[in-house]
Amino acid sequence: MNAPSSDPVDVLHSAVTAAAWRLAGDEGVSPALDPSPRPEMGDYSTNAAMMLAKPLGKPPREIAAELAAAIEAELGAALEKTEIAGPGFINLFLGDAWYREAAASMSATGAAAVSPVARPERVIVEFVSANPTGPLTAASGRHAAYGDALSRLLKETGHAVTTEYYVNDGGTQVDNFAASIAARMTGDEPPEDGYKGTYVNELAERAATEGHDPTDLERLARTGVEWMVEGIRGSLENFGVRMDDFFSERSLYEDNLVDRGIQRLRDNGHVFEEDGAVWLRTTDFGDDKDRVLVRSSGEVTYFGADVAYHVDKIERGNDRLIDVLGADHHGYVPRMAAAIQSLEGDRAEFEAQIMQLIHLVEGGQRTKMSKRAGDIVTLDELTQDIGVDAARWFLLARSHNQTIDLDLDLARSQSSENPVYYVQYAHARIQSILRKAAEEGGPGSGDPLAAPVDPSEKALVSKVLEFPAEVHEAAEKRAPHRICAYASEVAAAFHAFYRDCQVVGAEGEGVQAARIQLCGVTAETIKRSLGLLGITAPDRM
RNA sequence: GCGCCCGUAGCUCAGCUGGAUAGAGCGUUGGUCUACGAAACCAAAGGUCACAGGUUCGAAUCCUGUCGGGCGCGCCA
Repeated sequence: MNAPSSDPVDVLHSAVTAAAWRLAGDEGVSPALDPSPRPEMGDYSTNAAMMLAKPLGKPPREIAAELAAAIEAELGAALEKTEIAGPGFINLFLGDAWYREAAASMSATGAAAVSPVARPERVIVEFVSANPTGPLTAASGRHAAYGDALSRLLKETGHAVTTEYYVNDGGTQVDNFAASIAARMTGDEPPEDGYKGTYVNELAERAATEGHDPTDLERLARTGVEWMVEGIRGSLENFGVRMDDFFSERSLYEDNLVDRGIQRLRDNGHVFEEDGAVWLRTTDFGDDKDRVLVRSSGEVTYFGADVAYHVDKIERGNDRLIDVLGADHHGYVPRMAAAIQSLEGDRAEFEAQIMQLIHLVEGGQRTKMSKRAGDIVTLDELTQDIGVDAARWFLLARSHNQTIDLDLDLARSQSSENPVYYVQYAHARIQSILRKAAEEGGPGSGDPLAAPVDPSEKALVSKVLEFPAEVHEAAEKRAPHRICAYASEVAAAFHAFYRDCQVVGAEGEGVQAARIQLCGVTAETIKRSLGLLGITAPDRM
């Protein structure tokens, strides 16, 4: 929006902004330009006059009249007319040519190119990071889908992104895990608070056949975690999520990063010792209480190691650290935020995205998700059950900040009531039309720019034109679910267009060519939208 | 007790840095295949946006309080 842009909507928006600035003598205001809610309200609407009402000290509708004239002067022939409506909205009515040129411009530059943000950042997104002591659950799948889609969105808007899985391969849970495997190897029951899932039996069997010693818990822990991480990596890849790195907690110790990290906190003067433990004074930065980094026993806490990990992320040159965390870890956020604020010099923005819970619903009942009883639904089971595309769609379609019920019966159905197929169907339908158009000999005669425009073509063009703004908004708000909604809207606009407008064999000079072009940019927009969600856009279904 | 998240149509949820008549999917009712894919389209019904105050030209959206639900408050991870 700052740089000159060939995006047709940007051009309109810039014209409105320029007119507002000229009128107000102030470059501070940033009026909105939105598609009009209803066709009788024109094509685009701006609230600029209302925004200027206070600074200019005049009634909005009076300002709107002056502003409308300025906008008309700014835009010239592209604009058919303006109208002032309601409390002071200015509605812009565009001519057919504007729509044809907009579609042609998208077709030429690649549909709706997304311009990079003004200030690109190096961002590291850490997500899933589930303990490597068991398979990924459906809940982890929600984290994975979200973190992956968010990363894709950030990349799309010009940021340099790395994705990382923090592997908690040290500490008590892993000891516990090893003890559980060992118990199964010797035919005993796992410890009371141990791991009892059937996958532990399988690991035990494998360990036995490979000649592991059930009394060598350290080696068993290392091997068991290794196998689990391999399994997790496979589950994620099968789910379309490829992490840039799996970062081992244990490697922090091996590479001496824990001492270094804690030393860095110490240098900044917020570390103290009490009761034989080493503390970080997180209360200096808004936390409820101070936190232990090193226990009186000499063991580093989970928090201590995690701080060191985050310091390392910063030292690797990242500007922004995004942690995708479960709702049950939200209490952890203030202390990590405090730790990072306590750093002086080389720092980064820390940001936590909290995932709310997910319930799987089947036959109208919530399925049990008790980890203890071992009857969790794994990510592998979920993707096998409903397919990767449907799983990703259903896990992403709702705000990550909202607890959701995932209706397995609906997700499983390969029929019309399943929303993911609605969007994919639109794409396949377009490809079918384009195939047919190619078979029947190309675009036909006439200048597509001069072809008249049907109302449902207008609706489709303007929906497709929203793509860059939607992507930016979804990225900024960390809200991939907006792309699901947007993709559905594009599909709906296409289906309406299909109802009203014949493509192959359309009457009129340039009409067929124009519509083929529109089909092309629509298909590309759907494909790119789904691509941001990690969902395929099949040419045939 | 304190903190975070949430409360919008029968169900599942969008919309929340304030904007025009609050939307979608599913479900319900009725209609549409002799044009390029009916996995589609059209129409109807369905709402005290939890409740009560406040802020203002304007509040589902912002502020305060109340009620209801989820999660969290370790020298656990």
